[in-house]
Amino acid sequence: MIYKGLRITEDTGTITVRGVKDFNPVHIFECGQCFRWKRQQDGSYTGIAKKKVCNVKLEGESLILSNSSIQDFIEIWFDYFDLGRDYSKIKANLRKDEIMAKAIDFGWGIRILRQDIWETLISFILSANNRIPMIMKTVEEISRAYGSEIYSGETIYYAFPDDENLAGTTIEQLEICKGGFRCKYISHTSILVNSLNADLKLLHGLNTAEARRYLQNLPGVGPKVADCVLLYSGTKQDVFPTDVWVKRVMEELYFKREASFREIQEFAAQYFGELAGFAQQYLFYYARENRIGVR
DNA sequence: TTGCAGGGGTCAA
DNA sequence: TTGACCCCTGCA
Repeated sequence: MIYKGLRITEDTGTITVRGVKDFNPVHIFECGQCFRWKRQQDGSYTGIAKKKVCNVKLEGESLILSNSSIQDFIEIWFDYFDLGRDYSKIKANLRKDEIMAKAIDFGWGIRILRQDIWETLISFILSANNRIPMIMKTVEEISRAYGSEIYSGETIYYAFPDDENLAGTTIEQLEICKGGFRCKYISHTSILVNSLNADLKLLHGLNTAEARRYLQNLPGVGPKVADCVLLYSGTKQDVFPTDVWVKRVMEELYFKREASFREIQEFAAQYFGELAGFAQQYLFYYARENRIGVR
């Protein structure tokens, strides 16, 4: 069948989508936006999202999704992989200097996933002063301890728990997942979200500045985490999450000197505008993979 | 083998 | 503005 310009065929739990452009699983899953997709022996990625398990690989111009149906694709994965967005156009608009050109050529297949905002919130609270393998491990442990089981063949996977599941646990019960000092933030944030004192659905109705402030009222959420949550949940694209890697690449390649967080934010808003979030993702991936700015 | 520094930020003083 | 913070890894 044809769905929004993509030709889809299904064969015993595997679907093939032809005509997908600007899509590279390595770039998408290794660019720091998600924590539940794991590279397999054959180079494909298996992940848990939206209470489903899926395996993704690219063969030529065809996207192969295993353990999935056409219905899942239409209801879940089309949106999750942001396939309705024209990344070629975004890249053309962002290719305004040599630095961006290099970053885009390097991470040409990046797409910003439209992840569940609740899971993204908790995952990025965990990211504070932490490393990716550790964040992945803790998210996995939280899911194993408090999430629902998903059966796929012989294997049991665990969905990320809902807010009521985490709100019902104590800080001590969360600490078995090795989140360290971030567990108290997760516990308090879960209670606020579950009680609807912090309703994440309201974020869609707010402008970017308001949405940022709203999120920053939650324990464990500062400017960086708020921007990550907005960007990686597909809620806002005009944010520029600035962590040490983005700071390094901006200082080394654009400012040619030390620059403050505020300066970088203002420059990004002015220079990249509505596309700041996409620019950030290309720059971050480029900087991290090439260790730009590391002494 | 053991010990220590430091990491993709946030909070509190 | 600055130090502390859990846990783990890398490196003397």
